[in-house]
Amino acid sequence: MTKNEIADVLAEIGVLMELKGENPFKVRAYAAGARAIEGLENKDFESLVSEGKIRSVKGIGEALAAKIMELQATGRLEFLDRLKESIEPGLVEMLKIPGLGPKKIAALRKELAVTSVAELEKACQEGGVAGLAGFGEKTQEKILAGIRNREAYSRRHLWWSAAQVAEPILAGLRSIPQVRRAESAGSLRRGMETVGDLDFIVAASDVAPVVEWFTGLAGVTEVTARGETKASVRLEGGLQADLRIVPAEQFAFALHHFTGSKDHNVQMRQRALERSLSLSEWGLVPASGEGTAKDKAGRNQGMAAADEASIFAALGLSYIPPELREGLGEIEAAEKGALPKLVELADIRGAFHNHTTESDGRSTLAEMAAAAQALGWEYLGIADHSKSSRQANGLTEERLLRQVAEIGAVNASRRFRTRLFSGTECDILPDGRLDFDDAVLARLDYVVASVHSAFSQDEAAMTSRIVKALEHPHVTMLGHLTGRLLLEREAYHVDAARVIDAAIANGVVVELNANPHRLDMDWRLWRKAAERGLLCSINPDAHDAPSLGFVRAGINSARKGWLKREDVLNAMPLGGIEAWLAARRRRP
DNA sequence: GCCGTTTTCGGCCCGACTGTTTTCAGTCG
Repeated sequence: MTKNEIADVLAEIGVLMELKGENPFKVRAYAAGARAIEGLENKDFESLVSEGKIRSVKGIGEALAAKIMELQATGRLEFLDRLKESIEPGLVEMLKIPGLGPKKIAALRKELAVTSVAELEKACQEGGVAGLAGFGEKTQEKILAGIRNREAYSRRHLWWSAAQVAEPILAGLRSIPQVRRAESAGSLRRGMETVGDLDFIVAASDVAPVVEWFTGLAGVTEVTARGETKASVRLEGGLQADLRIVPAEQFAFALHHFTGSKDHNVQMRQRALERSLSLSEWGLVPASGEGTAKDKAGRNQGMAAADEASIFAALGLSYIPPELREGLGEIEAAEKGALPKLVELADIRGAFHNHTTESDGRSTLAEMAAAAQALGWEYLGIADHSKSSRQANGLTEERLLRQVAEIGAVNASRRFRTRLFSGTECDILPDGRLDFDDAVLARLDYVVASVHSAFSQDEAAMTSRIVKALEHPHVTMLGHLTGRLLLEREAYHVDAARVIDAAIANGVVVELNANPHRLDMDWRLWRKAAERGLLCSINPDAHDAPSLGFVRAGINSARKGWLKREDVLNAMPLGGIEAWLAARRRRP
């Protein structure tokens, strides 16, 4: 069993034990154990297990170690099998309904013999739930609504669409006179590829008008909480938005806390404790309450922090950008002052992999060039589909060569300040050959090679197919490594490590496809790959002029992957790119 | 169930909000 599969099993045990009403600390120990091994490198995990040293991992004790060993050796766990037998699977499903936790589910099971969502729905409709001790009419209604909207409520949302919703709300909050500061937090601020809900942190002199404005927003379908310091609303489409209002002196702490991630916060709090301090959304205070001044609310008087940088500094850390706060080594790096200077949107000088009306784009060559110029880009690469992508109106050799001539003419005309490059998004055929022959490819400035067919090949076939393409002398970069469509389509099976090795060995760039539906290659793979010398191209894969702006989503992922400006091909100025492409084409 | 150089037992983050209560349990983040 792999590391992640074993982590999933431990997490599942935690959930099942919670449903059984086990000691919550025991429950947490399983969840923490799962996270602890998820955070290990694959090969470190394997060697620790095989050497019987997995207990040396913080959070793994005797009981978890034994279970991990059993899973690793046999692929099964008797303990889990027995646990599963003792709990109806419907109860696990019920946990996803807002307002239902282990205690309430246990009561429903005990009093009404409800063991599935369907039975629960029926019990609510018959009014049986409202009569239970601790339940009432409102709870019953809320459960019914939760069941009805289960899918919409549990759905995650693309970062891009969540950002579209969040930005006007943030601007609106900032325009309220009583609001001194406002930021969005959560996974949106961390630039995660998908977002579960929106979080807004506000410092305000008066709470009421802010809550009033927020709960009255257009698009609010339901107000799920409204209090002195927070409010929650459900927006059209099921996205939930939480607002928290704090005094100005707590703003930085609240912002840090609600930006997360959970793992990052856990590590930060541990670090605080090692310094006899206690970090929370409220502040940074001495860990032992004795002899310390109290504030009005009776809490220990802590340090003031004008911004998040001061909080990090108080714990001996340099500022950690939100995108890095995933608990993946950023704190250790910040301690050593070894955090990278992350690439920024302003570093981008152009982009490769863009389509026009010549294949399946909706903007003409001239419109794309004008849009790139408006962005201040020094260059724009055009890479329309190749002939095998018939569904995308892929270009034949003749049409491609005509486009090369057209691009040459546009450049010669100096109509745009943005220099255009001729490329292709060339299909990697199922056997690893390219869709154009060498004579045609040689006429281009660059070649993006991508898989668009035979997605169901097994991992070995897919991997050698891609590796073969990377070994082709005319290939400049690899398009969307896995073909995934976030929240829509699974990745095809490919051995990313082998592909990365091959790209490095052949001096091929790998694309970070910045289309918000893709963000592929995944940010989790970039840090190591770039350390080993892999160069990244942040490609919007734009099919119309406005979509050049997708690079912003790509920058999020690049930053999450610890990439610096030097790691990104299209952060190079035009002169550098011309020289780089020329050198690339001269190689043997 | 995990952890530990003030501890091998007794902690483990905790405050806000809701809905049900009539002083609080459960859920959520």
